[in-house]
This record gives sequence, C-alpha cells and structure tokens, in this order.
Amino acid sequence: MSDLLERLRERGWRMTSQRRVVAEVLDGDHVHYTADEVHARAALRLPEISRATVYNTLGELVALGEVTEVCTDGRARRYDPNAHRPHQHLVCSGCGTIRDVHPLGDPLADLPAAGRFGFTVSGVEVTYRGLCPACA
Amino acid sequence: MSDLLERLRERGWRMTSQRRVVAEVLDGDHVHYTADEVHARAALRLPEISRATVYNTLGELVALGEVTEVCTDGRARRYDPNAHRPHQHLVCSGCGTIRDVHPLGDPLADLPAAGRFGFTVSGVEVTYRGLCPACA
DNA sequence: TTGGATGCAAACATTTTGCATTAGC
DNA sequence: GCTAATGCAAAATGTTTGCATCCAA
Repeated sequence: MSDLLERLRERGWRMTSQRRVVAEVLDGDHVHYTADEVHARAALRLPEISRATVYNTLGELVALGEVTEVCTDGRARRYDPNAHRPHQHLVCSGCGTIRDVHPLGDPLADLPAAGRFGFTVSGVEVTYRGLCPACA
Repeated sequence: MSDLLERLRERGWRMTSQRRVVAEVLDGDHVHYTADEVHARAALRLPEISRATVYNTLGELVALGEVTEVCTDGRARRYDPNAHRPHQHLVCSGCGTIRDVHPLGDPLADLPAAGRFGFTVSGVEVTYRGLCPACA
C-alpha cells in the first residue's frame, strides 16, 4: 500500500528516485525507523543515496505533516508515517520495539485550564513504557 | 530547598564538591536543564568541573531514581529533579520552555489490555505541546 | 589507605550546513 | 532552462570512554 507516495504526488511534491525510495521505506504499520535505518534500507535499492538527502527528505515529510517525529529514548529521533490517524506509542524497555496504540479517552481533556499556565495547548504525545512478550 | 542533597546524603551517596554543586543546580521547581546547562551553571561555582563528571553524576542520579530524564525535542536530554511527585510536561513549541503539570485521570487506565500487544505496561509519559503566553 | 570520583582528551553518534553538480518539471 | 534536489565532506552538537590523578570516607 503506497498511500504515502500517492498523497505526495497529489500534493505536487517533486518526485525523485531518492524521495520515492524513502517514501517506500516508510510505508507500513508500526514503522518507526531512525534516519540512519531509513538510509540503510533506502541504500539497498539505491546505493548512492546520501545521508543528507535522507535527512532533507525526512524533514520535508515532517513539515508536510505526512510523517511525525518520535523521540522515545533520548538517542536518535524516529520517523512515524502513521500521521493521519492519531495514536500513541508503546515502547519496550528491553529491546526498544515500538507499537502504535489507541488508548481510550482524550488526554487533552485531562489537563484543566487552571493547570495550563496560560499556555495555548494544541497537542499531546503519550508514551507507554513496558516489556514486550519476548523481553518479559 | 535542598531536599535532594539531604536525601542523597541519607542514602550514603559519596559527597564531593562537584556532586554537591550539581545537586544544588538541579534543586527547584520546573527545572529541566540539559547536561550542558547543568555544567555551565555548576561551573559558575566550581570552574574546574568537567563535562564528564556532570554526565557521570546525572547518570547516577537517574539510576538512583532521584532525577528523571525527559526528551522533549529530539535534541539534548533534559534532567528533571521532580522525581518524587508524578507529573507530566507542558512544552512551548516557540521557546522550548517546560512546565510541570498534573493532569486529571490516569493515562495507564486508558490503555485497555486488548490494545497492549501482550506488553507488561509499567509507566507512561505525557507531553503536552502548545504556546506559552509570551510566544502566543 | 584505598576504592571510587574526577579531569582531560579523544572517540563516537547524530544532525546540520556549504557548495558544486545533477535532474525533474 | 530554471529551479530545486542531490552528494560529499566538513562542522556542529551531544554523549561516552580510557586512563592517570586525586580525594572522601
């Protein structure tokens, strides 16, 4: 399923072989690669692709709202192509595996105006921590 | 203030001038410094303190459970001395300011067993995004 | 006294930048 | 052809490591 590529083409995104490969690597569910992992996978199909291009492309996809950045461990940022459907993350403290989850309720509603310090709150990220079946 | 220093002494933590200064820098509310900010502030009182010592000390404080790491922007990790009272974070997308907040409800209860992929869930981090009064 | 803590410098990992070349539209 | 995208290499940023020295208990 190449929803991502199709959406990008419709939006008039200038298509190059590098950008196509990056978009293909990011296509799928529960995908949360680091920039370096994206580069490695892209290089399997397009050996000459450079890291700078991967970083540029990921940055653009984030700016376009087609991919979101997630920061689960203070190390490398990860890129999540599941940007159209709101969801949260479940991270294994053992092996680092990340799964998309859909909790009930609305975390935004849980933060009363009185506790917002005058901020205009626009979004919320939730990261659940635990151990996956294999690590438990 | 200085609950932190006192707790550390009680726990038999070997005290040095460097560790004391780091603990003093971290003492307070809504404190979320990067390792480098801790180093800069510590160096005002103890110019010869090294970055390595600051990193070592922060790592130990985290291991002791007296400080928690927060990762709000994919760049440097930040260190939060408010580890005894559970709370979440409100981050300004403009200037990066971070405030501790205390939402209602329990996010853990919002993730039904059926959506946990067999994980043993032990904790949750919530980051609210918005604009502070000055940036709005 | 002695094991653990420190400082230094170098290595390492991740991300950004400048600029000449290339290629999509 | 014009403009934007690419590749390369260097730099910027953040963190870890090895090892000789120093110091709190």
